[in-house]
Amino acid sequence: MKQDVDTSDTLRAQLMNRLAFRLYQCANLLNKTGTKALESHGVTTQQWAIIGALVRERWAEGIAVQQLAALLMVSRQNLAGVLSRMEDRGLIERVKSQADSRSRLIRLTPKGWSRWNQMQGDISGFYDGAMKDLSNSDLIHALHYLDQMRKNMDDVDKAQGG
Amino acid sequence: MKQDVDTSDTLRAQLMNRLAFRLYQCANLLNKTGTKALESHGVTTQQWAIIGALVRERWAEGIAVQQLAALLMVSRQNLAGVLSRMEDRGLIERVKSQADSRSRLIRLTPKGWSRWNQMQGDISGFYDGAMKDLSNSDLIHALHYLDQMRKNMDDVDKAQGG
DNA sequence: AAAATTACGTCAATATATTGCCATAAAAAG
DNA sequence: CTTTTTATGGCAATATATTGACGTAATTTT
Repeated sequence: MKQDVDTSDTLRAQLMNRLAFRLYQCANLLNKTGTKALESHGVTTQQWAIIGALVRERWAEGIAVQQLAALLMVSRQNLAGVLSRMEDRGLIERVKSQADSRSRLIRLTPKGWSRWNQMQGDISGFYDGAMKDLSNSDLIHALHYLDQMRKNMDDVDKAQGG
Repeated sequence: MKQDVDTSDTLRAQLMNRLAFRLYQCANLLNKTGTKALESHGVTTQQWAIIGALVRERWAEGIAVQQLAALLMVSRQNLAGVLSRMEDRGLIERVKSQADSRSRLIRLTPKGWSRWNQMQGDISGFYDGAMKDLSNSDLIHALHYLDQMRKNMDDVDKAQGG
């Protein structure tokens, strides 16, 4: 019946609409509450994400700005500003790459490592609040859905010429 | 055993870390690809969210700025700037509330409605790309997890004095 | 009626995000 | 060796996000 088809189309459209809006709300809340949770460290959500990326063993030697921008899903020009502030504060440093001297690899300084360690308590506290009542299984499932959407939107980004 | 406890703690910590980072990545991608998808309409992701909220029958009479800020999970001062731009473009209007003349309710103009209708094609196209390979059941589950996190972070926000 | 609260608008400072453009230097390709 | 591409940095314009503070007007409380 026409009614059924109509209802089915409307259902999916409404679900997509609600999911996108929920993602939008969570994004705003993550930035607001995350930054506030780390207020005493003077570290914003973005800087938190950057430090968290640099901590990985994979990037112990440093990571190129372009690679970091691709990892965080932001633009290079935007990252430049944040990195400058973090460099001024002594959290990160730029090291000339051995392999490609055009690249100046971004690396965490000892001070950056120290700050990361000092942040762990507040980060854990924030996570416990933000992911309350979510079991490990829930976390894995949620992670899977966000992974899928990230991949999809990354494809959209590429198709848009990003 | 100590080893097992350690591993279990590390597992949950890593899951929370990855989920938060995935949310951060998706948020950046949503803003980037969403704004670009609606580029021809001159509407950003934020303006899209605002129009999408005003379209609901519930807010046909208009919605107070403070309520709208709470709904979008952003600050009132931030919203003021976006609303000014949208008012200048004639997409929204401010109407004095009958019930409380301190409130100037935000309402979609006919031009705003028209723009919303014109955007539907690009919105559908964006959704189809961003939520590809996600069944209606997947959407419902993803929605549920984001709902839980939104509620949790909203509680965190209130506890932080937001 | 007077005092306190609330809703809004506005200003300022700061951090983040986008795009586009230009300069410089190094690597890669011809 | 010359040309082209690539990696970075910097500048500008615009939109978004936070907080804090101030003023005005209207409602609510006392």
